[in-house]
Amino acid sequence: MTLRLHNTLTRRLEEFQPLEPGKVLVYGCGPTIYDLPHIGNFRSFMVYDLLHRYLEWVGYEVRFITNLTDVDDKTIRGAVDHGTDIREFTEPFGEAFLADAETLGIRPADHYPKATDYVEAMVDFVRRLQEKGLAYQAEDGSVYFSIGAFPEYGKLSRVDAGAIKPGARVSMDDYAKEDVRDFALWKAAKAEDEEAGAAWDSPWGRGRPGWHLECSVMSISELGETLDIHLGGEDLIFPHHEDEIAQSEGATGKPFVRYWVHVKHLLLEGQKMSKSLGNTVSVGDLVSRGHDPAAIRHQLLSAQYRRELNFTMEGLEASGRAVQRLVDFEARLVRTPLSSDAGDTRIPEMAQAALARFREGMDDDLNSAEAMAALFVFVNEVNAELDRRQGALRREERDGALKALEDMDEVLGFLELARRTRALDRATKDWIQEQVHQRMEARKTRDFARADAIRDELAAHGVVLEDSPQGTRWKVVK
RNA sequence: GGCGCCGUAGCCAAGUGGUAAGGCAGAGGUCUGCAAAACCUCCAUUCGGCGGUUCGACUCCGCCCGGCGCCUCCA
Repeated sequence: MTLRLHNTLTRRLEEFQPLEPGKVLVYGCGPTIYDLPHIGNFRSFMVYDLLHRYLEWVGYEVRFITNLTDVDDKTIRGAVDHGTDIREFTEPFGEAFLADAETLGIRPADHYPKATDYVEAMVDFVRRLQEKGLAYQAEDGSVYFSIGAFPEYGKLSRVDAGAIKPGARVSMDDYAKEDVRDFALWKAAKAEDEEAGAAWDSPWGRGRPGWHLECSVMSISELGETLDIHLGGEDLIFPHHEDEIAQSEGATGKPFVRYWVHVKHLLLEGQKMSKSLGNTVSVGDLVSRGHDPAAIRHQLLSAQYRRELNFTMEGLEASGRAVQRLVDFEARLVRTPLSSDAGDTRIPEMAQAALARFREGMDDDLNSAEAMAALFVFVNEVNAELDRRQGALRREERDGALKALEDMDEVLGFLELARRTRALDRATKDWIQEQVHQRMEARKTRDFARADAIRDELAAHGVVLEDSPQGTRWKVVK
């Protein structure tokens, strides 16, 4: 079985084969760091993470690059409004993005290039295009890409380039271009750009790079002229990625990207989330309201990435309980008594079947919903088996079950995150132990009122007790 | 107008030609001092509607209804 990915270029599911066997080059369009990233942005980045993890899981050596866009209209506007330059203005938003990614258990990319660090390479790139007759400087001082000179323009988005006409949707300041469809590679500096420190010297005078240019230049600089996979939100298909292809293939004469993967935008409480609607929610907002990052992760992966996903608070609660079920299951396995002469169980077959179904789901265009179903079926089956036996397990069987669980979680990342968010310091643990001990004493004397009061007190601190014949266990819930 | 997506139980969401995964919620039961966790049983004769193809369709085709995305430097 091999991974099949939906390639936007062909609009088909294709078997994934990297250019160089065993090695995968991935570039994911990152955030424009002019504001706090919201949960919608993180659906995309979560899918990047899912792909990143899965590629490594199946044994590829992966080089993963995600850029940070620090020069564009919005960062310049923000810098000017704050009386700073763009580097200073964007810094905290870049940090916030990385911090939120860390909170959600997203594996770091190998590198997070910033556009402003690649201006020189971008200038070279534009020069290269100009030499090939694919770019020209217009009267307004800006340099544009000549779409007419690139016949394949439109192959990704399937927009009929010839049909785009100036009008309501094409702004009137495009007059300087030879063709309305042409897009800016290099923008002549305006006063505002200089003020924000977003202007550089170039053969065409002071100016700044166009938005599309950075991704072509950074990905080619970091990964080479042909990438295996390029990721992005669905909104980037046109014009951003279409323009990247035109520039890159125009300059190199080689295929730019072999598999284009686009993530569908999520809905928030059934509505499109956007800054203009004012209904954005950040990871920080959710965490400060007490939501478990593992639950956020769960909900973001609860639907396959090309399907509609409606992110809701109700759904988040449900996800939190689903994650807790996994946490409880793992704890149950860990505390299962072991015995070398325990009989056989069906757990090894269950584990094998679960892993097979999990992999099938993931291979099918990263169907995380299906992969999660495989995991939960496994939990159901093993729990039932454990209940039936009511005894010890041989170590290999128990460890095999834990291994299967960990394997699946290496891709999904729920337990990994849940463990992190449930960790307690020594003093707190000691306090809990003491409370549990006090309650046990109370129960011995059948002072249930006192026992229940202690249990309620602990519950208020997120600690839940479970009485069993072997004594009282406690756990942290989020 | 151009390109494209979706409509499966109370909510979320798989399946995509052979008779409906999984999560959450709900009902009853086992266990428990009571709980919690776990398990057992139940919870869509049915997959937006109407036609068609087929031995057979949620799955393929057509039409209709409903919801949505991109076409604006929003992931």
